[in-house]
Amino acid sequence: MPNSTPTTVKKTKGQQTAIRIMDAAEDLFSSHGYEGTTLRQIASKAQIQEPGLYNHFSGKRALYEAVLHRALNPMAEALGAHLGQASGLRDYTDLPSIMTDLLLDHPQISALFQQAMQGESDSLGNQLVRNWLERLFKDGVMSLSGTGSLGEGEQDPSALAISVIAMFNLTTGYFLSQRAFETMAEGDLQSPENIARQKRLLHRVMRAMLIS
Amino acid sequence: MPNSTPTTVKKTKGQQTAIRIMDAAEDLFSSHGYEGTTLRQIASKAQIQEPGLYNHFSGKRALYEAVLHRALNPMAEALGAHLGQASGLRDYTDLPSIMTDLLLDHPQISALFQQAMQGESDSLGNQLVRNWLERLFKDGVMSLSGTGSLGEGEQDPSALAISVIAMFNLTTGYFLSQRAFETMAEGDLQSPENIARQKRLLHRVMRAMLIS
DNA sequence: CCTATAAATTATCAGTAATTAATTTTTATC
DNA sequence: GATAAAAATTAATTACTGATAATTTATAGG
Repeated sequence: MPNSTPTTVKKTKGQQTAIRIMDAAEDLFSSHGYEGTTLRQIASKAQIQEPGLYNHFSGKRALYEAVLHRALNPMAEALGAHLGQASGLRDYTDLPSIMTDLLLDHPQISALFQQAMQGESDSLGNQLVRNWLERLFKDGVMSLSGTGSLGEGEQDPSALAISVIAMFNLTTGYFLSQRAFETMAEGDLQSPENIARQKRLLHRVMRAMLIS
Repeated sequence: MPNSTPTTVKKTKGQQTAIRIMDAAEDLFSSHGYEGTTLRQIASKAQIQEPGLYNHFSGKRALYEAVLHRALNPMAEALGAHLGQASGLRDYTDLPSIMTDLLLDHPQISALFQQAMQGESDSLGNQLVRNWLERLFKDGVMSLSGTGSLGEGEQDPSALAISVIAMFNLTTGYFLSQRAFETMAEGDLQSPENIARQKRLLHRVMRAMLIS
């Protein structure tokens, strides 16, 4: 494993540990929340002793923020890029499907997103998510208003914001609803068939929202 | 204040304290979550000392469960009654609006519901919410399948469950999205104008979902 | 191989949270 | 007004959590 290509940078043992810690933390924060996750749990899952965490992160909060950054930024970029290229109505009705695919690759984002949004309003997690939403919304509105597909009611910022919120709740909420699903039907919400069903529903809903 | 009519039962001082405790707990659990809420906070908000909570509840968990029961049961009953009387398609497309009105009267339910759903799967809170959903779904399917308004795809339990999940995510998610809303527009999601907008959106979406 | 540094472990600390026990005060009922 | 019970307060306990300090071990680079 020689460090011969700049594209394949060999990570030090410490860097590998840091990644393990972040993976463990992401998993635990998403399932137990910030308050319900202890550093001992994270360390155990990362296979080190708890004080070892401080070699890589200055504290619990710093670790949480690193996890959030790592989780949310790739999605923000992917969605931003998609919005940047959007030119027709189809590109917008496809947005929830794109988002669904991204979340399918990384289902923990939904829980992290939700927790950060509902968390303490002065927390960096909350601010992070809000900044992200704001940027995305502005990008989306800028390019969407160029397509003439907004109905009269949707020109109103409040109505538009409510539509965007609905879209987010539909897409992220889907990945948080496995337990609810199990009370009603068999199977896994992340199976290809169910994902296809969700996408069909999203498509229909999105068109109902955009065209008035 | 004599106890002269059986319909106006005078509550003892202790019973009044218990109600104050539950009000405080509901407020704090919904905003901070179970783990992030301490008994000291609850006691302080209820204006007693913390060990006093044990005169009314056997522990933190018992208090949480009492809060959930009190919060969720009235809604379950109201929705169940509405479903019981449902006879036409309109009664179903109106369901999210009914639910919106109920949640508007008691916005903390959304957060409690979400937390309980995402909480530990063996917790009573989680089981409570799941039982509730299961019952509601069964009632809904029974009466909905008598109206002939289900599209072909919707006869499938999974597809139907996904629709129901979407409906729940739209309605409860709305009340959890004030912060998101503030990044995009001015105002309060619970204002009459915004509630009206949400209802219009729900109506459109519901019809898109039910009619294929 | 050597050595400085990074990273790990072990030990410890301070504060907090849920809970129990003891005591005091208040309430409700006769 | 008297009294038993309820409910409140005060005091204390136990376990846990995030974090710090000291020591040991592993790693990385020359």
